[in-house]
Amino acid sequence: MNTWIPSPMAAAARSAIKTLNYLLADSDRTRRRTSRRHCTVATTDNCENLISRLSSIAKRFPKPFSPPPPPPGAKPWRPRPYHYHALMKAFSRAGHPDEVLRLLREMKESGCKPNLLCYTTAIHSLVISNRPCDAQALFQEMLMNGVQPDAASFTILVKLFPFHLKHFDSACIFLGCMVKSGSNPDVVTYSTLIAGLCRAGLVDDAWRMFEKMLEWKCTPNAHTYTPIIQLYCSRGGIRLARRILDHMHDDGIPPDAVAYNVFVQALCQARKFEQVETLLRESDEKGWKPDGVTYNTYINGLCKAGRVEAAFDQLEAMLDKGLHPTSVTLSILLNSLCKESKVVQVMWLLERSSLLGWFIGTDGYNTMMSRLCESGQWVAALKLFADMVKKGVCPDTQSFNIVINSLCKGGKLGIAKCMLRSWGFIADSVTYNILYCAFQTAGRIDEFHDLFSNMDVSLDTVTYNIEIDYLCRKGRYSEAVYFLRSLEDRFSPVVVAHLTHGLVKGGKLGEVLSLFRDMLSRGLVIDYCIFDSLIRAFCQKGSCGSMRIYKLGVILDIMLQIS
DNA sequence: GTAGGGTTAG
Repeated sequence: MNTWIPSPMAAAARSAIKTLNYLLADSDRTRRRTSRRHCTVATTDNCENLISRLSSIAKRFPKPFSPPPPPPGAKPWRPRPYHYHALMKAFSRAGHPDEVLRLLREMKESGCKPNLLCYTTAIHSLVISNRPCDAQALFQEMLMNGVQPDAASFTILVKLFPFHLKHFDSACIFLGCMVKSGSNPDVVTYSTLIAGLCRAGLVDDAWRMFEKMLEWKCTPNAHTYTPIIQLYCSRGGIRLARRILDHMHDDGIPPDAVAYNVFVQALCQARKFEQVETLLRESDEKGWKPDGVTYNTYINGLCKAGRVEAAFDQLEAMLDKGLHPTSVTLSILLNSLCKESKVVQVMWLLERSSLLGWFIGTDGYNTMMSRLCESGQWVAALKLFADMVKKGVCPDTQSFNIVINSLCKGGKLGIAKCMLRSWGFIADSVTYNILYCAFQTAGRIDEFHDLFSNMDVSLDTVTYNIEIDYLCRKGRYSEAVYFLRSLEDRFSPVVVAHLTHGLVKGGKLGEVLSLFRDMLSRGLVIDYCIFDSLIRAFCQKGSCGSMRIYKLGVILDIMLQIS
């Protein structure tokens, strides 16, 4: 069997090996020091004897191999907290929070007390893996174990704001807790808080936090302003965003490429390409350097507006500036060409890719296969997959998912099952969701559960939405509500939005009201995406009768906390 | 031998 490792796994392995090398080198140094102290000089004769003895003893080693005991008097090597921390960081960066938690458990069991860094890294890995409840529990455990948090560990918790604490008041209470425990919030803490408030759409709260920051004599930087610019841009407030950029210059905090990239994205969405040109032309004067992301954003904007030729001009401009196109650039261009069915140009790009110094890799193939699959050309997508393997381009989990999706679309569930079991492929939540939908539609749920019974796949909000859709479609509304309440992150806005949409379609307004009242009584804010979803559901249902509109008004009043 | 923040495609 091939032991193919998908690229994210390979990155994780590389990262862990890098860290392991340090551990091995350290253990090597300890071994050399002890051997210098305890070993006598070996002659050729007794060397042969030793080798012969070792080989006979080795046969008796239990499997897996256990290291021999250290020479008498030598201190056994034990990993220190910073060794564990290095490994935990590697696993966290590779997106494996469970491995991080396993290491933390191992530390405690071996009597090595986790320090602040270890706890901080473990909490961070849970936060970035969207496990807010586990993160908060671990923070509590850290406090219980007498480990005092500092500004960095508090700041990590701030990322939970989009999940739980979407109030300015809560943010202030949080800052109060920090100060009380002896760690003053710094520019990173304030910037993260502002980003959280902006993500929740609370621009006024974000500005109030900004003022609070100034009151505390904390100087903002480009990180502080960027989420506010982003929020204005997402609401079409291009003028306001530009005023902030100008203000930053006046205030001696010149915007960097990231801040300008957010603005370029907004200009592209508004199709104000002349303004993007001016911005790029004046970049030297304004003291910023457009980077790969700037050009990718611009090229993407031009492609979406159907100006593929202009996009290729920008590709040349990018090369002129010494910026190397990345897999993202290629993905944008291929995506656009596939959408426009410009097969000749796709071939042109494929043929010249090596001349441009590009390698059409997994991302490029994935983009093309996705487009083909979306446009119903699933056989062509499968052919492309075969071509990819033939050319020695290593498929990743996404490639397999596209192929499995193509097979499902073509009704080939049996072959899709074989793909799942082949090539050492490791399924992820996307694979699970694709097959769950397909088997659900085919009425073969039991077969699906058998298929995944031995696989460890972490489910995501898409999976929950599929389950909720299924229950609502079958008219099992109470079960759908019960399912939501059984989830760890039970009031995730995206899932609540999905359920309320299903409930409105089914006329179950009482259930919607009860859910909102419960959320509000827990101090949660009803996210704008729930508003969007509800309004869409009422519109789709054609609820224009006066009684229904009245009920909608009641629901909106509760959501806005008017009544 | 050390943790924390803002951007682009699909």
